[in-house]
Amino acid sequence: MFLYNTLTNKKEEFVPINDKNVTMYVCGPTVYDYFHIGNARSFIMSDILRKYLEYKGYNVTFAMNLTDVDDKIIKKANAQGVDSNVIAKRYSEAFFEDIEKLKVKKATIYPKATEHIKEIIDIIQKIQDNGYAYNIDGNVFFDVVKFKDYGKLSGKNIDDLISGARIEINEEKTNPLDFALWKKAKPGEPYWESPWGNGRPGWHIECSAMSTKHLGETIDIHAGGNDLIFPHHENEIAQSECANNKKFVNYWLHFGFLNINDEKMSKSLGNFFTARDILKTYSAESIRLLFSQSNYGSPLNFKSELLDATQKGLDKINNFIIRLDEIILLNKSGITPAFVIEDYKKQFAEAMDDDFNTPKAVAVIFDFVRDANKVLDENPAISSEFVKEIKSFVYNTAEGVLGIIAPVKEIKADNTLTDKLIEMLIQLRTNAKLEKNYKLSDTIRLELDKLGIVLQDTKTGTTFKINS
RNA sequence: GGCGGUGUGGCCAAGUGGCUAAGGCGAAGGUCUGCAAAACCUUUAUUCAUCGGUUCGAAUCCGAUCGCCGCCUCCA
Repeated sequence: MFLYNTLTNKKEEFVPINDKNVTMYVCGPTVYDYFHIGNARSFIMSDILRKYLEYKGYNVTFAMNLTDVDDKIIKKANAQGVDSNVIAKRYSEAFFEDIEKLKVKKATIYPKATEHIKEIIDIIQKIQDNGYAYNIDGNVFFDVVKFKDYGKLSGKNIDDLISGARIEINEEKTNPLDFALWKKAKPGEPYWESPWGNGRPGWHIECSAMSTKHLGETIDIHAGGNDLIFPHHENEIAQSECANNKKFVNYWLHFGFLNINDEKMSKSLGNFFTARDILKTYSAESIRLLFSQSNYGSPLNFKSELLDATQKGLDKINNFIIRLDEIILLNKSGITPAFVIEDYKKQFAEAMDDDFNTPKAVAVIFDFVRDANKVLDENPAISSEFVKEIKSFVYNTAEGVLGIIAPVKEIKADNTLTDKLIEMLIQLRTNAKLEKNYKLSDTIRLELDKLGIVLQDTKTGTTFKINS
């Protein structure tokens, strides 16, 4: 498997440190609000990567942090006159609800900054002991110029950064690029005790501390949004490598930004969409298929028309699944056609192995569905066992890795009374058709359709499905 | 200004040196059907922003031009 590594700007063969065990860290949310559709891309794409690694037989330890102490949280808490952990708790819970709706598999661990203050203090201490940090009156800063590799991820050099620095010069720092590891407590802010006095962690340090604690000093994969490359990930490298004297991450992956109607998403432009809102109109599968149909690293211009189009593609796969289920239900024996599922399996893996090429992988699935449909058309007597194999391929890939198969619509109603009533109506319609009373038969079909019950005439009789 | 990315059919999008330029949506026609639905088939880019170059051969490499985007501000 090859991955595009931001650190080297090259596609590199993925070789885990520890054989079949992979460690993976993805920057999670700052829990001060519902996450938006752009965040959702990171969560979904890292989920797909993780699931694919597992599909390939790797044992993945996947950590995603929750930043639960931060300026934005504090600001919101003060505005609402509540404690900052009330805000953090509220939006952490919302985060878990939303990722579940998006069919994102739970990470192995979701470490929280506030539960790792000890580890954070320890790692700051190490950085300071190693000579890369300085303390000014209870604020501890990382001394950027001391770390010779600073800028290696983002391709920046320190001199350019200094001359281009637009941030107001903080009198306390010796260099404007230096960033806070530990912030001295201000009135009205949460704080913890530390060797430097009461304060709270800087934003970057938690990832270094928690990644080291849960995954080790060097990890396989670290991913996040494109905008985190600088300064966040650059700073993580500086912190971790200066604390541990070891390479921090072997493979850096970055997800492209998502624009809305060609504009950057922002609250002021009024084009800010939370995942929660979008899920009210569109299914998780639509969102996941849309993201899968473009390269994870490229920018994606998000429009509702794209989700509409995606939904149609999804229907094609879902109808196929329903068709398979119907055949399996009949449990017939029959021929095993010359249809080599293994070929598609190989193509799917080839696509995914090539830097996680989900658009190509999706194309393989659509090819498979088309070809398998053709096989089913041409072979009315097909063995149910073989159909199960077909289904198993689609499930392992389209659902198991990509998560794009909707919960199967009911072939039969869950309520036997409803079931029987529908069967009666179908029988009436069939009789009407035989009598060429098409006016009646069409009325029955259309009225049922209004109720979300879709009839389909097949060679073996009329079937129905119920749309939720 | 510095760094990086990108420009492929009506829309989205894969392909980064050589078989007929994937796939999805849309559109047109067809098979099946009383009609639908579903499914399948056919058609829909002699062409890959533009101009030049390298090469037996380029969407793919190089140069220039134009366009768009991101980062350099604790935004995923």
